[in-house]
Amino acid sequence: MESMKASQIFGAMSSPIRLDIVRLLVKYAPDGLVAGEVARLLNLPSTNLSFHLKELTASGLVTVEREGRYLRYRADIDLIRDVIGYLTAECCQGSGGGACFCGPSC
Amino acid sequence: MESMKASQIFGAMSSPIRLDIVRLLVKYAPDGLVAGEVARLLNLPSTNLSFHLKELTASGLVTVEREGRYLRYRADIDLIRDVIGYLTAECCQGSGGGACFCGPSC
DNA sequence: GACATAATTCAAATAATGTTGAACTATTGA
DNA sequence: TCAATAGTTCAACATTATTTGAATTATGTC
Repeated sequence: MESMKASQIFGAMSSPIRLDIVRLLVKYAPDGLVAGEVARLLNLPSTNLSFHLKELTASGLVTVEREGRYLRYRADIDLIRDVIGYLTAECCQGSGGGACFCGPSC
Repeated sequence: MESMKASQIFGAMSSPIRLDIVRLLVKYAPDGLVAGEVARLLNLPSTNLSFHLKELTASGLVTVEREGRYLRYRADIDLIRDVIGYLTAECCQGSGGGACFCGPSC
């Protein structure tokens, strides 16, 4: 994971709408949801949803697969784990094997 | 943690420069660094660093405290933990007590 | 093939973000 | 008080992101 990629992933979650989409797809992992279900559950216009789903798939945070006439979207759980690791790995200069993000505070 | 706040925090990390700053402050937690040290370590013009530090403090991800003529910046480790929790809490509809983000994959 | 449904792409308007140099404020020390 | 240092704020500009409705592509059904 490098800085550019990681910031793109965080950018993907920097709009409330996209963050809601990601959280919904995390919730429905590992099966995911088709676009129409996302639109209905979040009450979004399909054209705007499409725009945000494209942003999310471009970042890699979400994958897409055709299922007949539907498109199924899934959160990439491993990538989310990776980017969290990128953010927290060097905490307190790596002392205690990442203790800062396992203990109660830093 | 609500959607607006969480997306603001992710937005704070959506630029490569700001993500580098946050990672640096996570690395130097809990003491943090003064602005000049950040500027030197990341090789940034002070005026641009100021802009990004302001974004980061506005999101709450970073705190600031005056120390004589210096300003010391620190990463808010607890807030980072909170926002990660917000993202991952409902994974797989909460089955297995968040197992998806503790096991090898989802 | 014709039609309905699912979803995207396009274009245009609007809004938000990032960068830079110059000017400014706060603090320390002679 | 004066000069030096640390850091911010301002204004201008350039770039990028967001939203919307209309048009388009893809698939399944009759």
